[in-house]
Formats: sequence, structure tokens, C-alpha cells
Amino acid sequence: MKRKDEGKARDILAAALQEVQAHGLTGLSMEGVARRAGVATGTLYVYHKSKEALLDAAYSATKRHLAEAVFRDEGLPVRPAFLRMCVAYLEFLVAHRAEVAFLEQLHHSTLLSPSTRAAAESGARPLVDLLERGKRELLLKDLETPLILAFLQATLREMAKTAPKARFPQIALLCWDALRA
Amino acid sequence: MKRKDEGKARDILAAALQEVQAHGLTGLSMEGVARRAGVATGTLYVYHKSKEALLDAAYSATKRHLAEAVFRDEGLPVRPAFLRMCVAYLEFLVAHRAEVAFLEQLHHSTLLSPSTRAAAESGARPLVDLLERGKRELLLKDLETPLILAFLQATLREMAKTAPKARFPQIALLCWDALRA
Amino acid sequence: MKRKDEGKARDILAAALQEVQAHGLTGLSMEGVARRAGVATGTLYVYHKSKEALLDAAYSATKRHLAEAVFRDEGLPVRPAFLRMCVAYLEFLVAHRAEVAFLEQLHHSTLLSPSTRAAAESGARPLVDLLERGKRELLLKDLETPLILAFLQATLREMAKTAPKARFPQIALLCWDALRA
Amino acid sequence: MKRKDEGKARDILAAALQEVQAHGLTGLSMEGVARRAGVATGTLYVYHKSKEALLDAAYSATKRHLAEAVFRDEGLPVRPAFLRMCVAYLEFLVAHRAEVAFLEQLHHSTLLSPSTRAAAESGARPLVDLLERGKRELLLKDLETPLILAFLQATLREMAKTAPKARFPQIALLCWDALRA
DNA sequence: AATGAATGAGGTTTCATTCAT
DNA sequence: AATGAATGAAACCTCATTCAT
Repeated sequence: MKRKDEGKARDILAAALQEVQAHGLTGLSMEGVARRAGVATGTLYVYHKSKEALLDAAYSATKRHLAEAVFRDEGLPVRPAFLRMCVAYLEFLVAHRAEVAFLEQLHHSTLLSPSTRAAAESGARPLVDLLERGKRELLLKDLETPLILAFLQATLREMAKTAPKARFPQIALLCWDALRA
Repeated sequence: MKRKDEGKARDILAAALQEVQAHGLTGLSMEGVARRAGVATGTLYVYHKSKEALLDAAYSATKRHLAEAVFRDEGLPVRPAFLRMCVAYLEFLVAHRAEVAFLEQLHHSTLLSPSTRAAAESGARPLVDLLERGKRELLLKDLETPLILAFLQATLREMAKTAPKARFPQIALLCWDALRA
Repeated sequence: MKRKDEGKARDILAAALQEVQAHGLTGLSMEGVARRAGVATGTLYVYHKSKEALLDAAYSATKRHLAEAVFRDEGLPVRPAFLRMCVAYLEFLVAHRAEVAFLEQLHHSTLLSPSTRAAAESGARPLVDLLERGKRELLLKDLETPLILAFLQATLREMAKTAPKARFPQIALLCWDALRA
Repeated sequence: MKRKDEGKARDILAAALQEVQAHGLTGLSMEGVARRAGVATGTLYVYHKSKEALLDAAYSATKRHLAEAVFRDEGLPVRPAFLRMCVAYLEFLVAHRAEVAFLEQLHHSTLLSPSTRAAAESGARPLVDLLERGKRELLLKDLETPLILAFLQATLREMAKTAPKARFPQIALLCWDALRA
């Protein structure tokens, strides 16, 4: 049921995202989303069958957006691929604060359906594959993948808060050095 | 005259924590908290002037609980102090999953007052002091403190998910090695 | 699309008026108003953003009703205009007891916004103008206008309680004689 | 049940009066009264069996206060007695605005018991008697007593708003002239 | 498809009153 | 007598969802 107005569909998801950012998950109301998207409340139900479904969709779309920007597999060798992903992630973090905050809020919450969660997870597949390839090729330390992911996420998120864009390649290198065998 | 009951105050905070755990922040209702605490809804407002205030108080109390268990400064030298804190944190993570989940949910959310956030922050003071002492004594790498904190949090949280209690000292040592100068 | 229903808006104001009459200001509940108006509680909030706003609106509407019935300026000379207003006021008093009682209750009360009070005041403008014209033309005693208003209100209200409709012109004349120069 | 603390009993009635003045009848709460009176909420129920009873008592006490100050019968002849009462009423109106406002609010309201209303009415007995004596002695116009009362109340209330104390005797005389045969 | 008025269940909060101390 | 914590019914209001247009 999605062949109505592609632009309006996008507006609605964007509005949901901005509303969560502005009022928090608990302060989110369908009326608020509708107002921000410039449509009537009823219209929301033309595109999504419930509030939960709308949030699910917004979460998925945002995750996909992030995955497309960051986790593309471009067929590079391990090291340059790793460095590119780190830089891309840092850039995404500073360029799309609202999206990042939204994902964070939704991530901890009882609202997402398990299937959405699983689908979202799969967006990072290319990075996971890359790390495992790196371990097989003995380029990376033999640590559990979730641990590496947590380390990267924590480090990059923290660095994105203060470091200037010019230093992003350096930071990526730093991460590489921390993890290489 | 009837004095305010210390036990009841604790029950209410505990009930709030459990309700968030059970239904998520968005599914939290004052009636649910009251029922679980075994008091009337009105009683909640004797102890806290609003839902927000109740959550604030529960968050503060839980943070304090964590700080007391983990971040005590016992006057030890840097290395043993660091190792002790790591182990204590790991132990807290596995022994108080509900509390940890609750803190996580509240941490991202628009509900906490800035002052509560600030107060909560200060609980980790002893660890911050320790890290800075370590850097001054040239025992630790000269990294920004927030970065070290993020690293420790990510690593320990991840390890607590799978590692058995017996390996906690080893993990602490691993962290030390990762950070020592 | 469903347009806001003019009839429903009227029903709600009428219901508020009747509820105040039945249970007093302190006994007024939104649920009672909704039930009497034959709408859902939520509907009240489609038309008025709060209980206070609803009462404000009901007060304004009733005052306007009274003003239209009584204080019309029909371009008559002072004496016949004065007599006509007196009779019209007396007729309103007996024909719309509920409205009158409602206005009285609201008049003394902290619920009305100052702007509503001011707007309501302006309804009697034509009478005020008439009285001042009468004083300028030396037809009426040179008393302060508020004093004349208080006198008229007290007298007419009191007379309306007992006098039969047939005597209204006589009463109006009596007032005129009491005030003429 | 009133032999506890005469001062406290007075404080409670005074607090009720002030609270109505401050927040209106609808904004009146027992807790507010207790706080202002400097007692615990429970104490209110030692002196009055319900909120309604408390308001009844406060209304009665205030009416009695007014009656004692204004409607004393001092055995004077009609004219001086009338003039004295007018001046006393004017003085009460300016000296006890809070009391007057309180009485006004309660007068229109469903809260007073009929018996309280009747008792309060009887406070003005001496004035009613005086007026009837005046009519019998052919000193006053033969108007219905309630009409005279309404006229006096409206006029004096209006005059008290602006006239300086020095002019009170003049105003009293004005009223006398308006009503004398 | 789009609208937005209408719904009514459910949420938060208030408050008169009771009761243990 | 005095206290004030505790109660729980009801009040006000919000909001996801439906439905007539």
C-alpha cells in the first residue's frame, strides 16, 4: 500500500524522526508527527497501520540510510576497506546527529518488533564480514566480533564528539592499529 | 502521627525500576508502579511530586547504588585500584541486570532533569580521578578521559555478556594492558 | 473530510450552562457536560482546549446573547430607547433564568480570563452610551454611570422576580422617573 | 466539639476565607486551608466534619461579623438609625474587602446548606425591622422591602468603590432622600 | 487517497477524608 | 487534640485510532 505519494511517505518518516529528537520517545504523538509532516492524522494510517509500525518503518529506513552510507562493500582489501568505513562512520555521526539520536532512543525500547531489529542488524553485515575476513587473513587480533564492534562504536562515537573532520583519517588509523594482529 | 516509611520509599523506587524493565519506558504507568509497590496511586505523590520526579529519583538512587558498589576509592595504588574497579563493575553488571537495563533506558530519554544527569555523572568521579592519576604517573596512555571511559564501558559490558565469573580478573588485566603506557 | 459541526458547538455550550445550573460551579465536571451534550469527553477538547476555556466561551456566548436581546441600539431618542431596554431586560430575566443564574455564578469566580471579562463588559456599551447621551441632553440626573447601572440592575432584577409581564412598561417608567433630571 | 483551642478555630475560619479570596471557590482545597492556618489537614476535621461544614461555618461567622458591625439596633429613631447603618455598611465594605468578596462568592454557589442561608438572612433582621417601621410611620416610600434592600446594597456597594470616607454621611443622606416618602 | 472531527479508553494528578501514631 | 501519611475515587486531559466526507 505504498504507491500513493513517495514524497509524502518520506516526509512522514522524517517527521517521526524529528519529533522523537524534539520530545523524546515518550513525548511522541501521532498528531505531532502529522503536524510536522504537514498531513492530517488520518493520513498517517494510510501509510502505516499503527504507531508501532510507523516507528518500525522510520527505524528501518534510518538504519538503511546509515548502512548505505557507511557499510557499503566496495571490494577493497581489508585495510583500506576498514579505514574507509571508519571515516564514513565518523562523517555520518557528525552529519546526521538527529538520525543517530533517533536510532539510539529506539535501540533501547520495547517498541521495535523483533523482526525489525533483526533486519536492522543485518545492515552491518559488510562490516562483520570484513572483520571476519581480517581475522582469517591474520591481519586482525582474534577477538570476538561483538567485542570489536562495541569497541569501534564506543571509540568512534566518542571521537566524533570533539575531533575535527581533518583528523578523521588519523583516528581511523588509530583504530586499525589497536585491532591489528 | 504517622512518619514517612523508609521501607515504602524504597519499595516505590524498586517498583518503578521493575516496571520499566517489564513494559519499557513508554509502557510505564503510575498505576502499574503503585500496584507493584503495594500502595495506592495517591501514595506515589506523597513521595514524588510527579511521574518525572519519580523516575528522576529512581535513576539517581540506582546510579548511587552502582557508584557505591563499583567506584569506591579505597586508597590503593593505581594498578590494583583499576583492577578492582573493573572486576567490581563486571560483577555488578551480571548481578544487577535489571538496574543496568533501567539505567540504559533512562540515559537515552528526554525525561531526566539536567541536574539529575549532572549528579549521576559525579558518581564516577573516583574512576576519573584514578585514570588521571594514572596518566600523571605515566602508568596509562595519554588518551582523553571520556575516550577511556567509553572504551572501558563498551568492553566490560560486552564481556559481561558471555564470560564466566572466574575469568573476570583476567579481563580486568586485559583492559589494563590495553591502556597502560 | 468531516467539518466542525456548528450545532454540536452550540450543544456543548448549552450543556455547560445547564450543568452549572444543576450542580453549581464547583460540581461541574467535564464528563457531565459531555454526557449532557451527547458527545464524548474527548470531543469537548476538540472545541475548547481546557475546562477553563470552555467556561470562558460559554460565558461569552451567553453575554453576547443577552447583549443582542437587550442592548441593541435602534436609533431611538433617549426616553423611548431607555424604556425599551428596561422592558427587554425584564423580559430576558424571566425568559432566560438559567442563563442569568449562570452569568451570576461566573461573574463572581476566579475562572474568567481578564480578556473575557473585558469583552463581556463591552456588550453593555449601547446602554452606557445611552445614559451618557441622556446626561448630556439634561434628561437624566448627573450621577456616575456605574451607579446608574447598579441601580438599574438591582431594581430590574428584583422586580422581575414578582411582577407579571403586563406591568413591565410601568416598571420601566418607574425607573425613568427615578433617574430623570 | 469546640472547646479545644479558640484561637486555632478562628485561624481556620480566617484561612478558609483567605484561600477563597486567593484561589476562588473552585480552587479551594483543604490542604491549602490547613497550610495557611498553620495546622495539619487532619486537624480541620477535629473542628469541622467536612469541607462543606467548614465553609458553612466560615460563611456564618463572617455574616455574623458583618451583622454585628452594621445591623445593630441601638434603639434610635428611624432616620438616625438608617443613616448610622448606611455609614456603618460603607465602612465595613472598605475595611473588610476580603470578607465581602468571600460572602459574594459563597452567596452564589450550591455549597451552603439551606439552614445556614436562612440563619445568615436573619442577620439583617434589624434593618428589615427598621425599614418596616419607617414605612408604618410613613417616613419611607411604600415599596416592597426586598426592593429597598436591593437598592441599598447596589448603591452602597457601588459608592464604596470610589467615594472617600469623608463623604459617607452625605451618601447616607442621599439614600435617605431617595427612599423617604 | 486525504482529511480532521470524533471517539473513549486510559493516563496522570488532585483531593476530601481516614487512621495509625 | 493533633499530626500528616495513606487512601482511592474521581477529575482533567491526552492520544491512538476510526470514520464520515
